[in-house]
Amino acid sequence: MDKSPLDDINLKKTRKRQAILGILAGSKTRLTADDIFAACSESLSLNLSTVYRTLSTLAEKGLVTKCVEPDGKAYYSLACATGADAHHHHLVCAKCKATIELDECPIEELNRKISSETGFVITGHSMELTGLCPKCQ
Amino acid sequence: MDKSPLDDINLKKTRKRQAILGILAGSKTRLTADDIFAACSESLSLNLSTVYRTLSTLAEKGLVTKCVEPDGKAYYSLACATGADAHHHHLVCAKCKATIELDECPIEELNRKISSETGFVITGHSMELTGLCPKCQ
DNA sequence: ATTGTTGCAAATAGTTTGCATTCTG
DNA sequence: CAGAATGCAAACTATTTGCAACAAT
Repeated sequence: MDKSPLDDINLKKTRKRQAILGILAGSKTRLTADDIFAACSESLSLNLSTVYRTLSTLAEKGLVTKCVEPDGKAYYSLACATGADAHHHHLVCAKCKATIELDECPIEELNRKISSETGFVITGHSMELTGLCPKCQ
Repeated sequence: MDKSPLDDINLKKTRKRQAILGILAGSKTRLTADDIFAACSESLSLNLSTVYRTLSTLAEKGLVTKCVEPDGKAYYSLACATGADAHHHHLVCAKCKATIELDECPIEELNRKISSETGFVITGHSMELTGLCPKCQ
């Protein structure tokens, strides 16, 4: 049987669960529950509820990171995905919703400090700046 | 007639609009639409839709900052509220939801840089860290 | 066999919208 | 008076939940 992150966390290694992890692993960007539902529904039929339930289980185990954006949707990614693509902080215009992606991530360097102060294992973060773009000022 | 921030932004100075601004100004913490609805409904009757509509108008004008937290609710505060209390960044346990308030705000010092790079006037930001607390690891 | 996982349908929660009415400037 | 703001009810969207059927260990 293949090695899977599921082995470590006391969860049954179901095909659907592994499929969801696979989709997350294969994606360069963060995905919504609905994205995963869409990506998966062709091969194995996956219920949207299952996607939500699985994602929230995996998030509880620390395998997956959940970020809620101002659009009201939750975005998920593998918690171990520390690569550049895992980071998409945004600057959004409050008026026209124009969005700019930011390179900076000031949080990384804070992690060690906060982690030692609080005892938390930090698996993810979300950050967003709001403002008015040049046109809307 | 009293001076009000509403004068500057081409909005009618209605009693309800001013009441909402007053409630925000008087609050040490960020408020949800429902908080404002509750705080207001005794004196002047305010419809929840009006609260939402007003808040989103004010946010568009840059007077109010909106942050959506992982609980799925949007929190509003005056954009000019730069005091310490305007900042409540959180560290949340993905499993038991234990929450710690953080002092650090690494974003402040980025603002000038980002602002000059993008031309945005930055009125607010939201940030949240996720992890596993000592008990849940 | 036992317990965790899934599907389905219905419920929830927060937020948004259409339209008629009312108020501000 | 004209246009903007408000109330009300209904619609919407993302997410959650109860329960019965099912699969993994």
